[in-house]
Amino acid sequence: MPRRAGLTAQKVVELALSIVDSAGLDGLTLARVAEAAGVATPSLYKHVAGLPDLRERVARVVLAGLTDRTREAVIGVSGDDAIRALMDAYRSYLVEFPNRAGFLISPPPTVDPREDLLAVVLAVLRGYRLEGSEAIHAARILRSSVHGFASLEAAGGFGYREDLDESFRRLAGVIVMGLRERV
Amino acid sequence: MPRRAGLTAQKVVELALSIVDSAGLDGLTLARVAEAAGVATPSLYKHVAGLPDLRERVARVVLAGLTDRTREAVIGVSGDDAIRALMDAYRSYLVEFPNRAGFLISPPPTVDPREDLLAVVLAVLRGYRLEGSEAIHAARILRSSVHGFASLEAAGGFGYREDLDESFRRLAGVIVMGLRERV
DNA sequence: GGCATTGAGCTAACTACATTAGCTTAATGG
DNA sequence: CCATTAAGCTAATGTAGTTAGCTCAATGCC
Repeated sequence: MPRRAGLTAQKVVELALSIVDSAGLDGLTLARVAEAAGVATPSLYKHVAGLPDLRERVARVVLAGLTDRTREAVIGVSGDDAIRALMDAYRSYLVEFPNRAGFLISPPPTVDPREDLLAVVLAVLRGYRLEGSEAIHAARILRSSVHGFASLEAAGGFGYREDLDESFRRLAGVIVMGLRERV
Repeated sequence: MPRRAGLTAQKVVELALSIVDSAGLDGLTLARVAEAAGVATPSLYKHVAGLPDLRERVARVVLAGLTDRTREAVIGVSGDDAIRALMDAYRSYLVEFPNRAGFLISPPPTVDPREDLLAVVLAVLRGYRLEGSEAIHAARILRSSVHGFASLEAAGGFGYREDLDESFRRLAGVIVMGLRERV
């Protein structure tokens, strides 16, 4: 085993993320990250400031990943289809990485990385001629509903797994109609 | 200080709940509950099986409280007003007790206490002539959207506090319309 | 090439917490 | 009045986060 493991903050965060995916939110401990990195626990402090800091870094990566996926999903799509694409992207991210849901509702960190996701949503809403405060309300409606569905699904919060796709399709339909009709 | 503190499982859970309300989800520790009860930590094991058990008990109380409030909110109300009342009740519970939000998406315990809340929702939906699988989809739409909004709000997930009432009013409007129009 | 500086990693030690084992004793009921 | 039960205790163990301070490998400068 080499004296220098060549760790970086980024590698630590990547390891943390894979631990979250396999062991859940509560499974993320510095001890486990250190073990995965082949390093003693206190050594991690050379790269991150502690567990809260690591959590915040992981949260940023998660949010960035979701934002990227969402951004790509709406390329070349507009109107109702863009709304559906947005919602599908958000949900599918949490279906793929259910343990990451907890990082999407964290207390506001120093600099808010949610702005980027909001920007994508607002861009789509502009296709509905929704702007300014109207667009903010619409974005909240959109985010609330899709976040609610996806995080309940990720946590196993729905009784039955059956027909979840159909439920989600209907939810998207309701939202699309609501936004179109300017409720 | 009397030799017997006269603790019961119920009192332990009540103390735990008030700690959650004041110190947050992560602030709930056996050590803190014991201190509040005027008892040594291991003594709690005479009443609850451990921290996971205590959490589950707290989750049940939270869900029961929400269910009660929701049930009362829809007494003597029907149709669109009932939907709005339902949504308002859910949200206002989390506005009042934001730290309890985390207990509303827990992995399914042994016996599922969410059935009661679902029953209330389904009763309201019957006022829309929504039954069977249609009602299940509608209930999920309702719960997803209100839970998403309320838990994002509770976690400070929205950038600005201003206009949250208006945003929620619009969300309710969208959902009511969607359910009415059978999307 | 030698040497000073830097910083990555280490061990040791401390804290907080959950949990288990086993003791003590107050309350209760026959 | 005594036997039983159970509520509370102390002691001890294990895990985790964190801090302090040491060591030495890598780097760059002379």
